[in-house]
Parts: sequence; C-alpha cells; structure tokens
Amino acid sequence: MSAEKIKNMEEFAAKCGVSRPTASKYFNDPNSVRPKTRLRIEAALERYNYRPNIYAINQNRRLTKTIGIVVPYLADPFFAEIARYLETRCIEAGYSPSLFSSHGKPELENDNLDTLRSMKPAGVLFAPLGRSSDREFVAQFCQDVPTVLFDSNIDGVGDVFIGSDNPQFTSLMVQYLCRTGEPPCFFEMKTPPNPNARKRRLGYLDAMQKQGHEPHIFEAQGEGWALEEIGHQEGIRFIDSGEMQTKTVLCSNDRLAIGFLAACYQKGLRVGITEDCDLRVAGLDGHPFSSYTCPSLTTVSHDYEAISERSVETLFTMIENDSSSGSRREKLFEGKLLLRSSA
Amino acid sequence: MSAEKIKNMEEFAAKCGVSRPTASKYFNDPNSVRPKTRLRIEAALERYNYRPNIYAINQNRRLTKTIGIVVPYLADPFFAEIARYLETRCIEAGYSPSLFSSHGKPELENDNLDTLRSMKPAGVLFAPLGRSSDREFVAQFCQDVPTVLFDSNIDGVGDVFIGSDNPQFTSLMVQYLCRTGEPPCFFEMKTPPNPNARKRRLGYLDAMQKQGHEPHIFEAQGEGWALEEIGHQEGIRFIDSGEMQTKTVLCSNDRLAIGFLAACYQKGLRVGITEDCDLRVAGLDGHPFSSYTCPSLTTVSHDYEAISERSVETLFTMIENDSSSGSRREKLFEGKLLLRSSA
DNA sequence: TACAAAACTTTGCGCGCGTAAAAAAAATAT
DNA sequence: ATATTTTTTTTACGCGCGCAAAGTTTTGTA
Repeated sequence: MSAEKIKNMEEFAAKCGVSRPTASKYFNDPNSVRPKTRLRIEAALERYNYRPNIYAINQNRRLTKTIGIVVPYLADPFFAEIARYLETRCIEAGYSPSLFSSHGKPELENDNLDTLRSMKPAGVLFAPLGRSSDREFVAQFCQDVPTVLFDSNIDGVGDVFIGSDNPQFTSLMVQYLCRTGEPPCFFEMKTPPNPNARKRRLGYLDAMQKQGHEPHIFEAQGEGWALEEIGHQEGIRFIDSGEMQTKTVLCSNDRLAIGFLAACYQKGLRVGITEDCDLRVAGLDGHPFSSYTCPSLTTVSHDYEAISERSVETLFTMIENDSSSGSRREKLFEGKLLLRSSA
Repeated sequence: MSAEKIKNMEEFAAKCGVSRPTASKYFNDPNSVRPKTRLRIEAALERYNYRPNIYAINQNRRLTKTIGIVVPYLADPFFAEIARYLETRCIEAGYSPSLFSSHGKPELENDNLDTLRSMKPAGVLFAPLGRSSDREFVAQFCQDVPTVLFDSNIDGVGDVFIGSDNPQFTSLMVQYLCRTGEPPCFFEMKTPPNPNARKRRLGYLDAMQKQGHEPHIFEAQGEGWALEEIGHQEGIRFIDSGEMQTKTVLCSNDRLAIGFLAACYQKGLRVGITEDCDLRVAGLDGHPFSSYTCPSLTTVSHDYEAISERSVETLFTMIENDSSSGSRREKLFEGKLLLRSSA
C-alpha cells in the first residue's frame, strides 16, 4: 500500500494506465470492462486506496445507489430489529442504506423525507408514523420517489404497502384465549402513538362478537412512546379500579404488556396459565424481549423476516422497472401465535 | 406555493432578486446577510420550495455539515437511546447526523468508518466495538477525522474518550449489596461482545477484595449480542449447577440480568429483597427497560444525558478549533445507584 | 454631508465526476 | 489477411455550487 495520496479519478486512471472514462466505467460496474483492464485497475486499487468522491458521483447521476430507511421510532426494539435486517439486505444488494428515525414526531418525519428527497435515493423503505403522519406530504413523496410503505398503512398513499394483518392478530389471540379460558378484556391506549392500534381494537371487537362474548376495553391514559411506563402506571390504575371483570387481559401490544406485567407483579397478582395464577396476560407483536418477561409472554408475532424480505424485494423490482405500477398493491402477512406461559 | 420547479441556485437567486453568491451566503448562514435581503430570500423560499443540492454543496466544501454517529449495535436499546439523544442534539446545532450501526461485526465497523471518511464529515461520534475493533484502522481514522470516542475506550486511540467509570459501577453495587446482605457472586459472559465487561469484572474482584470477601464468578457460555437469551440459558445452567454459593447475584449488565431473572422465574426462585425471597439479583447499565422487569431491577445507571451531552459538546469545540489537542483526554462519569426491588 | 465600513453584485474559476460522440485500438470472426 | 465487432481512448461539455477578487451599493458614523 503506497502512502501516496491520489486526488481524483484522473490521477488514479493514470496510475492504472487506463483512461478516466474507463475507470469510471469500472466503478459503475466492474464487469463492464475487459478482464485484463479490470485486473489492471484492481491491482492499482490494492496499492493506492483511492475511492471515487461520492458527492461528485451523486451529483451527476440522476439517481444514486442510496436506499433510505425511515422508521417512526428507532429506540423501539421492534423497529431496531427490522432496520437491522433491512440494512443488511440493502448492503448485500450493493446499495448504501441510510437510516432515519422520526423519533415519534411528525415534523421530523417530514424533515427526514425532505432530506431523503434531496438525496436522490434509488428507493425508500418507509414505516410512517401512521395517523399523525402528514398525509399530503407523504403522498407527494411517494409519487416523487420509489417508496415501499411497511408496517403502517396509510390508505391510498403510495404504490405498495407491506405489513401485518392486524385484525388477524387479535382475532387469532382472542380465539385462543376463549378456547382455553375466559374471554379477554382489551388493554390499550386511548391515544396510541403506534399506528396499528386502531385495527387491533376493531379486530378485538369483531372477534369477541363472533365468539358471542361481550367486549370490555380499558383505555390507558398517556401520550408518547413510553409504552412500558404507560402500561405500568395505567395497569395499576386498571387493577385498582375494580373494572376488571375478567381474569384474562389482552394488551394491544407487547410493550404495553410488559408494563402491565410489572404492574401485576407489583400488585401481587400472579400471572400465568397454571391453576395457582390470578390472571392471564397476552400481548401482540412478538417483541424481541417478550420471551424474557416473567412469566414469558404469550403473544402473536409479526413475521419479521417475511415483511423485511418482501419489502426489500419489492423495492428492488420497483427500482429496476422504475415504473409506477398503476394499481396499488397491499400484502399482509399473518401473525404466528407464540404460546408461552403468561396466557 | 408555486408549482414551478427551480433547477438551481442561479434560478432561485433570480426569483429573489439577489445574486447567486448572496443566496449561497444565506444558505451557509442566514445571519451573514442583511436583514432586508434575508427577508427577500425567505419570502421566495416560501413560494418555491427550492433546496440547494447537497451533493454540489458537499463537493465544494472542504468539510461538510454532516456528523457521523457510529454505534456497535443499534438493536441494543442502550445504544438506540443514546443515538436518539445524539441525533437530536446534532440537529439542534445545525448539523445533519448520519447514523451507522456496526451490527456487532468488526468488518462492518471498518466499512462504516470508510464510508464516513469519504463523506468528509465535520466530526464523528464513535462508540467502537471495543476489543474486537481493528485498532490500527480506528486509530488512523481518528487521526484523519475529528472524532469523539464514547462508551468504549480503546487505550491510546483518538484524542478524546467519554464514558462511564465501569469499575466504579461494580464497586458501588458491590458495596451496596454487601452492606445490605450477603456479598454477591458475579454472573458474566466468558467471551462478552460488549466492550466494558472486562473492567466490570476487575471492578468486582477489586471491590470484593477490599470488602474482605472471596469473589465468585460464573462464566456464561455463548457468543454474540443475544444477551437475554444467554442470560436465560446459562442462568438455568448456573442455578442447576449448584455452584451458587451465595444468595446474591450481580450480573455484568442489565440484559444478562433480564435473562437471568427469567431463568429464576422459570426455576421457581423468588427474587427480591423481602424476607420471603430466595435470591437477590442486580444488574449494571440502567437499561431503558430495567424498571419493568419482575421484580424491577436494582442496577447502576449510566449518566446517559451527561455522556451524550459531553460527547456532543466536546465534538463541537473540536470542530470549531479544528486542532488536535495534542494530549489525550478522558472523561469518566460515575454511575447512579438505582435502588429498586430485585436487590 | 462626507466617509469609512459593511454588505452586496459581478465575474470567473474550480471541484470531481457522468456521459455522449467520434476516433482509435484491440479482439474476434470470416 | 481482411472485415467486423467490441472495447478503449480522446475530446468535450455539463452538473450545481463554493469561493475569491474586484467593483458597486448600502449602511452606519463622525
């Protein structure tokens, strides 16, 4: 490795003994040059660690090799896990992923889309905030940039949505709970920040009705993404209120459930399916940490891999065909029941 | 908002009635132009949503307004939380943060540093993998780019390190545990992926010796970042082994502790400080979810805010003075004891 | 009112690369 | 060996903006 610094592609091409356009061609696609010249270039690449200036490259390309990944809240392990998978897949496919979190704020979401737009990305994988998203703004973005919406749907916006069948989640869990014991009440936030809450509530109401049971919903107060905290605080209030008319609680998501389990523990309620327990508690999501709660949480898990995989694949074909498909496509994956010891 | 598309700063400046260099000056610092012209420009900015081409900007600046943030594993809530804070502070200061996770892999860490280097960032906030980091590579990077190392120190590398006083963490906890009951044994991984584990072990040994107690260490098998899983599996093995000669267990970090708590629960061991409990369990880190374990986890918390704040502030002054300070500086923050119900 | 200082405009070069067209060279086919 | 195809080189322009120098206008001060 020579210490000599190489300023630009001109100099580098000279070291290789090729012309600059040929070097340029190589960097765009190593296979597009003759094997012999390719070797010459790669030999030089070993000696001098030259790398083309990304800004100069991207300025002149209509589209870059960047893929934007936007999630509503990266400190939520659910999204952290998905982001990890998406990033890996993009790199494998030769793109450079660029990760953004909206930190739960619609303004930041718009900002993220703005900076992404100016990055001329080849495509974007976008999990919107949901109800609090700026609908118009997002719709415009999806028109301008090849975008795959995932996790949270915004009706009629964008060409593709890939996510989970949330009503199926609740219905699956309600069925299981009813078959094995008392029908569940539903523990959810009154104003949830996460997008799929509404569909889960509807799924609960629907499933209960179909089973011929009367639904009970407890609405937890509180705002923001501190779901465990809210589940805990409001769980205690729920328990103390005496409104709990059933010994089975279905939480709208796993993070709420984790907080609720803490509330139960604190209140001396034993949670589980065995005879000596006071309460059954179930969650929804398949949160990465849900197997390590005490007791381990029975839940319905997203098919993380399928969602990530399909999102990425769909985006890649969108990029290749670069045509907006005309009709809007949605793909919903079913959840898998994870039977553990809490319910 | 006019629908008319503006191609470049030339056109935009014309719409404002100012010259292009003046517009350019405005975008670099809105206060550097006369208030009257500033209003003219901002009025135009309302009508046409023009934004300067970031690639053209960055190509011509020696340094960009980008700040790189690199963490070893973003799916760990600890780093997710810190990253969230760092991002926010960078944005407030007028920089554009760019987030990278090394996903636990040294090759990826190097790749991240490579792409960062080619981004000509104003500065980088870097939490390295630690022992598995490529020492030479990282050192070279820190020489080329203004970098603040945080969380995990690499001796002699870089100009600044900001983190926690890990031996103090363990010593603080050991002292507390000894004062209130049996001296603790230490539950850790044999080959930990997280960087500060070694210092914690030494802190444990040292503190036990000072207290006049004999140390006991249980080494959990397993590789990688699935710490809860390892804590769970190996926790069960630990319990079954009969090697546990004390009723107090100090875990090397909170994620291990979460897994260990699950193991205790599964094994029917009651964890807590009250008379009727079999075991006391403590963790280290102040993990975001550690208050929602059952029982809630007694731990020593990083001063997240202080670390993030100091890291960012330090980087900003490094950027402004753009001189390498010559001598290496380290700042270690003490941990705060969080007394909860597990120990 | 004059005068210096500050802010602005004009002009013009340069950044590092994409890319197109035409000419030259090399590889392959006849 | 010649003709044909493929690859490479040459030449040249453009991208959108930073930046510096010199000239012009505006602003604040004496």
